[in-house]
Formats: sequence, structure tokens, C-alpha cells
Amino acid sequence: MTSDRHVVSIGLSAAIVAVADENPDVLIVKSGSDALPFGPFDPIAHRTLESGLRTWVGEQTYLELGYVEQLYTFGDRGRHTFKPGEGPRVVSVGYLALTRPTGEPKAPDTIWRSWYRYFPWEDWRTARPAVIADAIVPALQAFETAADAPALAEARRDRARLCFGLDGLAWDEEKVLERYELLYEAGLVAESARDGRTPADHAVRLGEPMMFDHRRILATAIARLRGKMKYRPVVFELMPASFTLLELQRTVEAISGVRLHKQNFRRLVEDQGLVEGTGKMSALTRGRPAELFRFRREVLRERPAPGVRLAPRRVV
Amino acid sequence: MTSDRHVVSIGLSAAIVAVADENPDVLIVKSGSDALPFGPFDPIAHRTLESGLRTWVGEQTYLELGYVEQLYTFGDRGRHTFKPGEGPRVVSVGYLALTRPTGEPKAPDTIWRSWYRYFPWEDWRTARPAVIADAIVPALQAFETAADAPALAEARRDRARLCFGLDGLAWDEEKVLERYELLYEAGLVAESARDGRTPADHAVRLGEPMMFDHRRILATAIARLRGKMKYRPVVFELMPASFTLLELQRTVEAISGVRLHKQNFRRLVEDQGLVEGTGKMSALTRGRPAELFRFRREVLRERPAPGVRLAPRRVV
DNA sequence: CCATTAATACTCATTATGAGTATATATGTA
DNA sequence: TACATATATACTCATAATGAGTATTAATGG
Repeated sequence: MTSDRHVVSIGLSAAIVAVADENPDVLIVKSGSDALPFGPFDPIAHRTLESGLRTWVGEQTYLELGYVEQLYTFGDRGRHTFKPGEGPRVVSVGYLALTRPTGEPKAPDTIWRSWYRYFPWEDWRTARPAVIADAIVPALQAFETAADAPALAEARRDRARLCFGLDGLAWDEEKVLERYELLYEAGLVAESARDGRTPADHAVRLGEPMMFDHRRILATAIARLRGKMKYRPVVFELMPASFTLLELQRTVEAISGVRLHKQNFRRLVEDQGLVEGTGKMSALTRGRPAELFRFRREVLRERPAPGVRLAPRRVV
Repeated sequence: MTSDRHVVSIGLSAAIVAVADENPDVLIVKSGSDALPFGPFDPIAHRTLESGLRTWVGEQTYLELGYVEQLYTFGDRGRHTFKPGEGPRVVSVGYLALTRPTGEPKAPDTIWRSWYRYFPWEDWRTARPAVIADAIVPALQAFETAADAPALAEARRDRARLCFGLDGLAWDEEKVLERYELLYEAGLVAESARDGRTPADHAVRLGEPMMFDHRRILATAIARLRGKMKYRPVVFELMPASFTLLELQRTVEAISGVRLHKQNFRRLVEDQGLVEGTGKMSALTRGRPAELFRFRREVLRERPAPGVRLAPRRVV
């Protein structure tokens, strides 16, 4: 049934995320270009893919992973650098893992980096990122014009509008992967030329590139986390045992990339029973001291889909 | 980097779904026990996993797949029947595919079957399925009692409550996989004993079993479709070019397994701009003739997340 | 003392949702 | 023909959820 021509090897990659100082950090291995921690799956040693991942991530990064979620399995030829003849084809399984901030990583050549370094157009917390109007919109317009059929041009135009919220359409913070794939197809990220998809003479190189298809995996991870957060209390995997409501809000904002309405956020989070006051006060604030809250685990037993639905603030 | 001990072979399985006569049918291959169409991924012939899937599904079932979505990659040892020594370990990638009803399948040993045959507890359209009160609740109670620690017993109790909507909790039609996994762990499905997870002398064998981990893949497919339908117009992949609003509603109900409030469903679907009237009337109804509608493709360019959010009917 | 910063408590309009009622238009049959 | 039955479609109405504030309180640093 399974002859030799069918064998592949499986690579496991993890987007390991922590939020520190209001930045959504991802663990990066510096090996030439930036890479996600990754390693081969050993079918003899490990019963499941996830246990394989946990093991070598532990060995390689000295991190104990808490929350782990499988994202997607990528098998595209041409988006992985292993050349034909160098052994079996690699199929990569991407994972999202959450952890609390740890300070400097203990493993060599490993650092925490804000994911907005790789996706500068995704951070709308202070303002609409300038790169959108300055570089993305004109480049996508050129991509539209370069289409060899009117229907294709229109389709490209529609994609651009929906992905980047043009012509008054709303910005959808969950469309991270759609945006990256559009930029990839339009030849606006370095990986696109590297994979031979577009000529190497393009001028626009948006965001920091990553090794193999790791930026695509990271885009998938961000999108999944932004969505999941709204109906599962996963943010608390990133928080310390007690925190102020503003700290919680800043964490949600760091991930979603948008600012929220403070009073409504508080109402939401309390009415849903996601947190409970500890009675203690935070000492480290500037204004009026805030109460420290903790995650109410019981919410998992009460509500079918408890999460931090976003209550965005009007754009000022 | 990738030595021989790391090679595996990849199996692709597809839950191919069509709705006919108000039944959510899935394409089944009869080969001993019921199986999903599956085949090995050939890394030499195919550029992507999805193109590999489309090719051999086309060859094996004579179906042209329209909508295809990757579900999950399972690598568990012990949930796949291939024994050690029989070649490389198989990692299976599950897919969901949607198609319009085709009548009898053309491929040999292939039939359409309602998915509720495998998940009888998931069909709440006429009433709460009797199997829940008759078999599931008592068996899960026994499973709770059999726990060797009070904390474990309580955790099992909570899972049962949340999964099956006990003690007045709401039924969440999306928790299909959670329910199946709970029944699997509790030894209440045939696969559990087959995999050696539970003693073979258990009396309860809920639903029709499937080969390998195919029932788990199907559970994942149902859950994904039930969720996705609410924010993406995927139902229309299952509908003919024109249809009455009741036909559309019956399709949504077949998938979700719950009855909807007719007037509110109509309001939702029209206000969202998901459909538009064709001006023609349906001839095949019993009561007052209904207008025929068609899917408004433009909705994809207008709304960020158009879908059929469920407006459930009060349980009578 | 007061400007600044943040926390927390309320208010209010608008929209979305759930559950109907009312009426219209077919078919089949007494 | 009249009416029972089955749908389709149009409206209504109360309640809940959401978005956008205003108002008040409590700290710190000159």
C-alpha cells in the first residue's frame, strides 16, 4: 500500500507566543534568516505529533509549553527550501503555543521578537500603519493593472479591498493569512522571489522575511489566536496569576492589533464572569490604583463559549 | 537532518458531504467496515496536499470536488490499524469537501450515508435524541463513578454536562468532536475497544463504527462545517442554483442538527444580503408557492463575514 | 493645591435577537 | 363550493447586546 515513493518526513514548527511590555512576542531562532523553532517528527519515539513537538521544543528552547494548538499542515513544493535529491520531501505541521513572558530565552541563538516586525501592516493600535497607504495600496494597484484579463483585475481589486479595508470597508483583524498570501502572490514579500514565484527585481519587500514557509505559519498562528481569543479564554494563558483589567486589555490589544473601548471591555469581561476581583490593589500604577483580578476558571463550566469579544474603540 | 527513522507516509482522508432529502450525507466506501475515501499522498506527483487529494478522489469516486478545506492532521499511534513492521507509520490528514447531490455514486462499493448513522446523538431536529437519556447519560455516570480520584470524577462530570447540555446547560451543536472524544475515552464507541483503550466486554456501542480514525475525522468535519456555516456562505456549495428559502433552511437544519425559527431565518438571510429573489416561483410545493432565490455572490465583496447565523426555534 | 493619570460607575441610543401574530395563496377533499 | 391543511410572507414587540459616551473617584508629582 505504501511504497517508497510515498514516504515523506514531517517537520514540526511552532509559533511560541508571549506578551511582554504590550508587545506580542514570538520566539525566533536566528539561523541565517529568522526562523520558528522547528524539528523533525520522530514516529518511533513519539505517540502523537503534539508530544513530539513538546519534547523537542523543551530540549531546544528550555520552555515548558502550556497551551498548544495545531494550525495547519503545509505540503507545498517550492515553499520549502529543501531541494529535490536532498532526501524525502518535507511536509510541515504548524503549531501555536502560548506561554508567559520569561525574560531572555535560555537557548542559544534564540530571541523574543514582536510579531509586528514581520507584519508591520497588522498593528493598528496607534494608527492605521503608514505602510498601507505608502507602499501596499500602490503596489496592489500595480498588481491589479498587471492582470492580463479584466475579470482577473477585478478579482485582485476586490481581494485588496477586503483584505486591507479599502474604500470604507472595515478592517478585519482576523484576515492575517489572507493579507500575507495576497502580498506573497503579488510579489511584495521577499519569500515570493526566493520561491521563484515572482521576478527578483521587485522593489517592494514588506516586513522582515523568514525561513521556509515560517512567515506563513506565523500568519496562521496570529489569525487563529485573534479569532480564538473571542470565544475561548486563551488570553489568560499569557497573563500572570493576577493582573489589572488594563493589563488584560493591553494584552488583548497587543494580540488583536486594535485599541478597545475601556469601559465596555471592563463590562464585557466582568459580565461574562471571566474574572473575579482578588480584593488586593495594584501598587505599580500612576493614577488611581487598580484592583487586581484573577481568571475565573469556573467560567469554563458555566458558559459554552467564554471569550473576550472585542469592543473596539472609535478610531480617533 | 532527516534520517530514515523519520520517514512516514501520509494518508489523505476526505469527508465528502452533500445534502439530499434533508439528510446530511457523507460518501462512504464499504471495505469491511465503513470508511471515508482515502489514499496515500504521492509527494512526487503532487505539488500540494490538496491537489493530491483532488486527484485520487476524482479517480476513486468520479466526483469533481468544489469546496475543499483541510481539517486536521492526526498522527496518533494506536488509532490507525497499520501494525508496526508493516511499513512506515501513517500520518493522516483529514479534509472536508462539499458537493451537490449526485444520486447514486458511480464508484463501486461507494454509497451516500447520513452522518447521523454514525452520530445518532447529534440529530436534534425532531426531538432530543432518546439515546442520550437512555444510554449516554447512565454510561457517563458510570464512567464518572469509576474514576479513582474525586477530582477526576468531577472533571468527568463537568465534561459530560458541557458536552451533552445536562443540568439545564444549552446544547452546543458545534461540540461534535468533544462529544465523540468523550465517548471514546469512556469506552462507549466500538473504536475504543478496537484500539485497545478499553476492555472489549463493554456493553455500550454507540453509533455505527468506522475504519481507522475515520469517525474522528468525520466528527471534526461536522464540527467545522457547523461552525463555518455561520460566518461563511458555504451552505450554498450544497444548494442548486435556485432554491426556496425553506429548502435553504432545511439544508442548514440538516447540517446543524437543530430546527430554526422560520421567520427569523428568512429575515437574517435577506437582511444580510445572502440571497436575492429570481422572480420565478417554485412549482413543487404543497402550500402557497414559494419564490425561488439564488445566492448573491456580491455579498463576498460587501461583508467581511457573511453566513447563516442560527436563529434556533424554541424547543416545543 | 492642582494638573495629570488612571479606575470605576452610570447613562443612553441603536441594533440585534427571539418569539410571536396576522394574512396570503396554494392543494385536496367533504 | 367551502373549508381544512400546508406553506409563504409581512409585521410587531419585548428584551438583550453593543457602541459611545459622561461623571466621579483616587492616586502621584510638581
